[in-house]
Amino acid sequence: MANIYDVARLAKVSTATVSKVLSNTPYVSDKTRQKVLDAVFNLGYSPSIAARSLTGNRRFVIGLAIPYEPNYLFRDPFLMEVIQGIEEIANEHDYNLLFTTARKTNPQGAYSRLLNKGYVDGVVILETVKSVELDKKLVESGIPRVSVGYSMGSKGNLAIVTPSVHANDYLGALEATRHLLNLGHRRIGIINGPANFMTAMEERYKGFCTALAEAGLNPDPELMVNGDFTLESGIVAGQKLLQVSPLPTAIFSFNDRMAVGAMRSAREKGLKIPYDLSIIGFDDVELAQASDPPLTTIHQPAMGIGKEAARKLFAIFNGDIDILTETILPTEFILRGSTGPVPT
Amino acid sequence: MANIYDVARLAKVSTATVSKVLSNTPYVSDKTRQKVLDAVFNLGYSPSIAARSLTGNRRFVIGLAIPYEPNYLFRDPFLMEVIQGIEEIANEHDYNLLFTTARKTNPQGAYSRLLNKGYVDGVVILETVKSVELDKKLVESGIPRVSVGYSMGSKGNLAIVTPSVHANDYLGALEATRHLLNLGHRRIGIINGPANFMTAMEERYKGFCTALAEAGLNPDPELMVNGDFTLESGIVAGQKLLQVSPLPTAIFSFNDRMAVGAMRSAREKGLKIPYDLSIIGFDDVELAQASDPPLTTIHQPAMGIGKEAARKLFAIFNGDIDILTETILPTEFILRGSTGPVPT
DNA sequence: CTGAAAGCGCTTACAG
DNA sequence: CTGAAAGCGCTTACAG
Repeated sequence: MANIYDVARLAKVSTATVSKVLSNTPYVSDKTRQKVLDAVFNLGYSPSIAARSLTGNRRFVIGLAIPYEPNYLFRDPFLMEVIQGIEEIANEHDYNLLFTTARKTNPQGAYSRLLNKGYVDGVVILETVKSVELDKKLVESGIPRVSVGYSMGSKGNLAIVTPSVHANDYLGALEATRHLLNLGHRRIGIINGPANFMTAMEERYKGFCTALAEAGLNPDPELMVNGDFTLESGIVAGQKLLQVSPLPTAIFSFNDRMAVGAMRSAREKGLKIPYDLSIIGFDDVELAQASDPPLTTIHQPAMGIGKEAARKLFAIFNGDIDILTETILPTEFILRGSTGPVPT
Repeated sequence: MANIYDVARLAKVSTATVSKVLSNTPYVSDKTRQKVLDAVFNLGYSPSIAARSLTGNRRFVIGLAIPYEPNYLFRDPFLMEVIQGIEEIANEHDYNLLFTTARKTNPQGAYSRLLNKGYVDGVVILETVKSVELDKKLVESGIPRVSVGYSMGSKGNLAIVTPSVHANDYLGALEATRHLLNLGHRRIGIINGPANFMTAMEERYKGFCTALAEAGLNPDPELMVNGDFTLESGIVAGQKLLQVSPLPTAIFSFNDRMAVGAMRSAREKGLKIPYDLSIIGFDDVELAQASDPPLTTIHQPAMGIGKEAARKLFAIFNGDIDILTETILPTEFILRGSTGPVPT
């Protein structure tokens, strides 16, 4: 394989010049630049990432801080789509992804590689409440970071500000709830995420409450249960909600998989969807289209969130500090077959 | 951050010795080794991967050759589970994964990074027929490789032998078909993968035919349709099969997602599963449990396949040439609710 | 605008 | 069993 010396020799310039051309430094004459480019082309030269890392102090690796067991991660279609977005942008920059998942065996050391500049140039945190600690450590270590989700800063704790990207959970939930209210539903069950787990869930709950308030209603604590985002937990949650009396006529699940689980419990109870019970989800993952009936839901631009997070990280690498902000992407209401008028 | 010189200084030895201790070279006295280890611990030293790569000619990256669009990949639960297995083993060895997916914009150059020793130490090919070409190029370039699926060698073309790992597709399909036959089914529809796409599908088809032959039956060309593994394609495939007359009483889909799609078409036609129609899948992905009714299927050890493939690659790195073989993992028949006796 | 030279942090023959 | 030294392939001040 050709190295930078071969290129320099062929182009009759120094390696320094070759390096400059390749890193797009200005102050290289067009003629020289062209000679170098020709040599690069003719030799099929591509620089060694290892050498570049060693010298330039870049690793060409982005760490992914994933506060879930790998076992869970790979089954969460929403997260996978976010990661797909990150991967696409990383790829464009010749960066690889380092998956760092929480491990049962070594929870405290799970992210140690992310805190070590020897491994990564920056990290994308797939945020949960649990990441507060990681957030702090990253701030201390000075490693560039972006959070998918709500950073501490968005919670009003301005001591820790991590640039973040997320969907407008509040408005999405508001819209979902209004939809149910417009259909005449008054008793609406909620399947929330794990208690005190994610800011996103709190936002969705706020949106829900606001919509209720618009209709002059108050949330009923009996009508809220928690799940862990898996379909199975949605089944259990559905069973609980369908024991409350009087029965809810609609269920708003804070993600699609739990919504599909709730459908299952409803069907087992002999309820027809949407005639006896309306169900609406959140995310719009593939499962939402595949379910029977197809799920009415709130679309989150998962891929776009991932891409935006990655772009932000690269912007930080380039020293664009002013982008240390919260990027909020819009959600979209998707009407399908799982919601209908309140039964009369 | 501490480097190898700091460690050497503290331990009062040369950097060469530190290096030897860390790479577990024998011929270092226990006393020296202990001094070095102490220094490493006290400094919190961890070697620079970049420098190691540069010197040792290792990149600490495994390439994943994925002959699918990223858009497809991240939605295929079976593939994701295989990758999860690969990731776990890679992680144990301090290796990262480089995802290389087929790109519409640049199909020919999609895997170029995999063929460049500057990027990866080895590659795992997620095999399809299309990988023949890649297989050849990898052999030429001499980059260590393992195939998830059937290598060319297993097709009898011994000129190209890539070590491979896959499930026993033949026996799995045999068992699935026998199950249907035992329930009395005689007209069994098949949803195959894309025509001439993967050896795995050919193997499943062979297993199917063998079981039929055992029952004195011949495959009926009218009862076989092709899909592309997506749920949507399963819907279309199901519709086609349910137009054949006389109707099939059972459908064997070569993956779970298409099976669930076929369920949808059956339901739309007013057929009850399993009373009017039995459906069996292949893979046993999460969706199989989530479907309604839960899907009877053939379990493939997806995670185990991934792990085995990765282990094999590391074995090759270590010079264990004798493992250049085909590893076949067993499948398992999973009885759930989507299959039943032939309607009378 | 261009180049000589040091240095990034390791590993690997080689000599002892 | 241990160490001196070259070298991996780049980039970056620095000098011109």
